[in-house]
Amino acid sequence: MEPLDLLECSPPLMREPLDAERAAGVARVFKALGDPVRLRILSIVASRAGGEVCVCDITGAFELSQPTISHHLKVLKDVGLVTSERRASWVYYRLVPETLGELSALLDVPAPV
Amino acid sequence: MEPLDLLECSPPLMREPLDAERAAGVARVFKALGDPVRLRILSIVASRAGGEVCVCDITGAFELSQPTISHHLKVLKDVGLVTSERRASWVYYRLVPETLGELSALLDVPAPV
DNA sequence: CGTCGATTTCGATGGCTGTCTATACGGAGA
DNA sequence: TCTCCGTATAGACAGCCATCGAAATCGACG
Repeated sequence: MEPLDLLECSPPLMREPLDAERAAGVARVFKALGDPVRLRILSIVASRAGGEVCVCDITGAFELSQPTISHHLKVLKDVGLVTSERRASWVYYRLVPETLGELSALLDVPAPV
Repeated sequence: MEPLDLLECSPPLMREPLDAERAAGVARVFKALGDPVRLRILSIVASRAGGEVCVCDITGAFELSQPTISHHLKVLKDVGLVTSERRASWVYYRLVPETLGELSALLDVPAPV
């Protein structure tokens, strides 16, 4: 599943109606963010100083099974919000700030009028 | 359903891990945004000059039944992304820029480092 | 007061999603 | 090579969601 190139060249924000294709792409990312567990996972990754988080650090923060965490990480990865890298036995996840930045710009409302 | 007061006082952004309660509240809004039709509806409302859109204007832009559009509008309204006002026979929807602004701030990543 | 048009609500249905258990994979070390 | 540990995948199940048609509601207007 391609990591959502649809976001690549985002028109400033909600100044003009999204066409169906772009909307579908953006919706994929928002859908990924629409789960409390994934939001918390993302915030853990984003707030980590070094920028990297080991999976084992994430599973420890939840009372969910390890496969469930792995599933959520895959969802976040599929939409381009995080990347992963294996080193030794551990897999480290890292934020993709560009994707978040695109979303933030898309939602940014300049002024009430 | 309360229009998500959880967002009211948003800590800057993803600087510290979201607690479960806040994550649940924010996830509700993102889940609402995680549908292509709702995204397009929202962009139609947001991009409209006067700031107001009649339901009839929205239904015309989709090949969906009118009740379906109404359902999506209710979802957007329940999470505080839009408000509605009835005038005469028509109901007009209007953007709530504060909610979008909160989300935008939440996702905003200051700098890669 | 009755009708009409616009919108919402209701009930049902098919598909998607979050979660689990069990299993497989991949690297490290003995 | 064998085993252990960390992680990913597969399959299954329950609950939620998008959608629809039908019916109810709500204003306006005779």
